[in-house]
Amino acid sequence: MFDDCADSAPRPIRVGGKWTAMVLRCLEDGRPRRFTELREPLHWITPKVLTETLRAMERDGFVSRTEYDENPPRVEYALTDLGRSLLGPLDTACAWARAHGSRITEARDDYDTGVLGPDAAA
Amino acid sequence: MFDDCADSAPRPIRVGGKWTAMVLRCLEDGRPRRFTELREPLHWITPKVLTETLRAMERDGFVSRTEYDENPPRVEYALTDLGRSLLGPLDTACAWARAHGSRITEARDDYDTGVLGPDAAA
DNA sequence: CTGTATCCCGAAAGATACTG
DNA sequence: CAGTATCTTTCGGGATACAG
Repeated sequence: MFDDCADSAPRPIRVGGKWTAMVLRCLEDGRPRRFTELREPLHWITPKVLTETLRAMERDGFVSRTEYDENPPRVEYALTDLGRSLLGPLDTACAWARAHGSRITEARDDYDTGVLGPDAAA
Repeated sequence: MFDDCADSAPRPIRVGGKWTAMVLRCLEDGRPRRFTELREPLHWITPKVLTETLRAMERDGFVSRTEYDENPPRVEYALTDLGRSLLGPLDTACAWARAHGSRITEARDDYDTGVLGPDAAA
């Protein structure tokens, strides 16, 4: 998700994987979600990957995992305060993307046609 | 670096690799840098990786590459306006990290000792 | 329902050596 | 100086199948 402390420090520390930000979004309204409930908005991410994502977020203190001793089993995930505190930076990044994201696509198109040549007769 | 548009959209788009944010930091003062000049603050990143990083950033329109026809060769990299516009979100992320980053470490320690058990006699 | 257990793949990153 | 060329390793991510 983010690179932390990208000061001119020697080594970057990355926090969050491919799906972390979207899990944040899924939980931002405060309502706890069940495992399966999370899969749907995440484009039916495979259980293995969702488990990995949630475990990592739990380990980092971003989400809480509450297991209810019922049958069938029920487990609910929710954002912690720390997790919620990530929504600010996330919004900032999304705002940037909305404002300038299209320029990346344009820049790529320019670069690619420039490299291949406008008349790339491959 | 960032996941863009992490709305509850189906698929995340990632922009920037492991070193992107730090290259941004190296160039943020506006002074153009040469290839070798960038390697030092980046912990002597290998030329291959630096080339890949800079090429990707150039393609995305974040840095400009200026080649001077001299001998020995001289090439300078600098931030574009688009690249500079990333500094805002980056600062936000770094501010978050300074404010809450230590809580991640603590959460991890808690989680790990909790999982292994305080008396993990492996 | 909530996960594990395997297997697999491609991209990213790094080590090393060489070139214009 | 500013890269390129290989080779190797790592690892995140995903498909599929199975378990408590």
